[in-house]
Order: sequence, then structure tokens, then C-alpha cells
Amino acid sequence: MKPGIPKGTRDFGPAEVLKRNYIFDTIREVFIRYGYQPIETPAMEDLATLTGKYGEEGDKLLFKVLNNGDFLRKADEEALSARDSTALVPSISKRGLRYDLTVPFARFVVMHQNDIPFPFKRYQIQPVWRADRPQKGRYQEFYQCDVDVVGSDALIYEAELAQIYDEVFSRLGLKVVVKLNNRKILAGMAEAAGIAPQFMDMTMAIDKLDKIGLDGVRNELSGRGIGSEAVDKVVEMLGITDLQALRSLFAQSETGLKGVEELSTVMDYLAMGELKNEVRFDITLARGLNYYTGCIFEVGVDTSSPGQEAIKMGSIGGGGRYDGLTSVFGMTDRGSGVGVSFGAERIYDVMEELSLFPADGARTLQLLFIAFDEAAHRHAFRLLGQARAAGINAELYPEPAKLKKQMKYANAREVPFVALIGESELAAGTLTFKNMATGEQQNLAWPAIIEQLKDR
RNA sequence: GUGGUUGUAGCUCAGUUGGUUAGAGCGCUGGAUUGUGGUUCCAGAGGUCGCCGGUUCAAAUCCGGUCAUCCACCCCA
Repeated sequence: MKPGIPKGTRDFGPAEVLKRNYIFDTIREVFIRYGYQPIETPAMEDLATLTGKYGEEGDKLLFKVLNNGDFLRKADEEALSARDSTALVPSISKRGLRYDLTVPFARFVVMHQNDIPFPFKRYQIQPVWRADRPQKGRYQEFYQCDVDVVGSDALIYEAELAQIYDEVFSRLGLKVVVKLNNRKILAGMAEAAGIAPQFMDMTMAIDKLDKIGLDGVRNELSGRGIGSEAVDKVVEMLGITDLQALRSLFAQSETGLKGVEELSTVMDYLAMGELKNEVRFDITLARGLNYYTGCIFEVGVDTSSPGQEAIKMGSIGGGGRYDGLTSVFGMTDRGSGVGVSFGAERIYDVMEELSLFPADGARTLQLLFIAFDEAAHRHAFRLLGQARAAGINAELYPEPAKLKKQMKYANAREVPFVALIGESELAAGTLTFKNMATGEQQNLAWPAIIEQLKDR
């Protein structure tokens, strides 16, 4: 058969894995620095845990796992004969692949609420699956890097998460803009425009601003049945960049004022530290997910930064505060949480485009032994063990093959040094130590070679 | 789920209005060079032209279907 992999999935070669790990390691280090603890959850969850959490669209994008055994025997006859797939699913599938890390986290918190300290600060770096049609930067299997704190509504966490964004991207060498807004401010806008009942329609329209422009938002708003007067008001408010200027606008909106208050507090905290990237209030930031209730975050590449002008990439991270995420699993108190996510796959693509990965990658193979005959090969195998014991990443070509063949292999592995051993080396008690980059080589005693490689 | 794009050697791609044995570059193998890779030169291997069907004397080429791919939309990271 012809080998292949499922649509929307990818293999990663050694070079890619090393670069991906560089991103994951950097993110993980920062998470730990800020006091977050790792958890992992199963790739599969009970389907009931997942369904209904991501809206109707989300349910369609859930991967369902077929039950084992003679699953058709227990299938819903009615749905089966009606060819009604949606109705049939519950009777033939009880598990699904996780769609994100937030819902499994909520489930985890509820299940282990008596064993974990609150506020509970956790990070999680695992793959998720979506049956979306793949396209640029979108896959059916991809990693999410989530960091959340649940069990406190303190606004220092919003500030902390913005700092985490700032630090991670500064370590990765990528200039970004962290945009902040608050769902309560958006609610205040809806109230101020007199369209409070159409709050959802308004946020969904605003969310598309980047893509469809201001006129597009106008059309979208009126297309959703919002009067032209209200549309004008909303569009006018989208031009506001000064957070405090909203206070007078929101004089009649308690919620709106609360949002301004919260965001001001977060900005105050942030002003106390040094930030390397721009963190700014952006009233046009909406985020479609409707479980957010407070501050919301989104990170984009800073295209005004030198060298990054040409980058065309949507958001590379986002998140926000959600109240009552755990309530669907029956935990009503301590349910307030706030968290953000890093879009590792997109960050990878941007870093690749900007050549931001360190040149040496992670340290891989440092030394390859090349032997010319059986006696030298056996001698080299002994030295190989000593090299590894000394902390040097080393390898011996599996047999004393033609020198050209072994050298080609050394070249393909991009090993910086090779140690050649043949009759004359055995007689002299030395090795021919060759620098593959420069082509220089010298006869050295074994301890001298170890010394040279140890400090690298 | 909707619309479109492209499927030819391991990879990237040529292939004219349908016409003999389907090509190139890179990579791979061997040799020039029996103790030296990355440069150069020579030779060689490697293809059911995505798959199924149709039109035709004749199909990589035209038509239909199907699968895969990429792109856009919906939604999202």
C-alpha cells in the first residue's frame, strides 16, 4: 500500500522537532518562572464532557471515537434507519478527542477540587484535534500551550499573563503587540448604543474588523438588524483609543464602568514593571468565544517593528477571563478563571520566516568515530563509551566501511568533528581529529580530544 | 459544510493544437580518488503520468466521476 497520514496531520523530522522543542521549552520555562504547575489530561475525553461546550459549530468539529466491539448492535435503530448521523452518534460513540485544553482543565479542576490548592495555577502543553478543513496555518492536530489560573478574580493575574506574553516573545526574539480589552467594556458599548440585547451580534461583527474593515463591520451590523443610528455609535466608539475617555460615555452603564475600572487596574499593575513589547488597550478586540466575561487578550506580530513588516499572520495567542467555566461540571464556587494560550504552530511559522531559530539548534551529535578496519573499529567502540561517559554526544559508524561512505554520512549528519582511526593511529596511540567545517585535522591523543569537546 | 486550485521520478517542476521510446534540476548509487566529506567530471538506477470510467485510429494532454492536496469562506490557534 501507499503510505500516507490523515489529512491535516504532519510528520516532523529531526530539525523540525528541535525547533518546535525550542519554542515549547521557552514557553515552559517562563510558565514555571511565574509559578505555574504542569498537568496533563487524556487525549480522549468522555464525549459528554466535550459536546455543547463549543457551540453548534464546535460539535461538528469534534473528532468522535467509535465504540469498540459490536457497536452497531447497540446503535439507535431509529437514527440508523433514518440515516441521521447526528442523532446516531451518542449510541455508537462515547469518547471524543479533546478539542482544546480549557474544557479538560475545567473538568480536571472539578474532579480534583479537594486535592489542589486555590488559586490553582496550571500550564498544559499538549496536542488537540479539530475536524476542521485544513488550510494555511491550520491543522487537524496541533499543539496548544495554555496557562490558566482558576479560583481567584484578582486582577494581578491579568497583569501576570500579559507579562508572560511579553517575556516569552522577548525570549523568542519576536516583537509583538499584546492587545487588551474587556468584555464588560464591549457590553457597555452595546448599552451606550442602545443595543444591549444584540451584544453577541455586535461582538461578532467587531471581531471581524481586521479582516473586513470598518465598512465591513457597518454592513455586518446592519445585516444583523441593528439600526443605522446605533451602527454609527458603535463605529464611532471603535475609534476610541483612550481608556479613560470611556468613563463619560459609560455614565449610564454600570457594567461598562466596571470594565474600564478593571482594565485600568490591570494597566496600573503593568506600569510597575518593565515591558519589552507594546501592551495596549484595543477597543476593537472582541474575541468570538462567548464564555469570556472580563478581560480579553490577543497577541499579534508587531508589523511596525523593523524586519517584521511583511509578516501576515493572524493572532498568535489569545485568552481571557471566564466566570463559571467550572459550573457546567457542578462546581459553582471558586469558578473564576483567567488564562491565555500560545499558538505554537503559528509562532513556528513566523519564526521560520524571520529566521529566529538559534543556528546550532539544540546540541545534537558532536563527534563521529570513523574506523578503517576491524581492529580500529573495536578500539573506537571502547573510546565511544568513554566519550559518552564524558558527556559528549558521540556515535561510531556501524562498520568499518569505505572511508568515502563514512565521510558522506558524517557530512549528512552535520557533525562538527570526526575522529578517524586506522592502522597508523593504532600504532601511534593517537586519533586523527578533523574539523568538518574547516577541513583542518591533527593527530591528537584521546584525552586531548575529550578536553576539546567537553567545553563545547 | 460551501467555493476554487493543483495532482507527471524520492523532491521541485517542464511536457506545444491529442501523435513514436515522457524530460530537466536536485537527491540517490557506482566510478574518476583502495586513508578523507562538503567542489568538479563521467556513468547508472528510478515513472501503473493520483485512481476509475468515457471520447478517439491514438490520451500525461479532452470529458465525467472519485480520491488527495493547497487556497478562500464559516469558524478558529
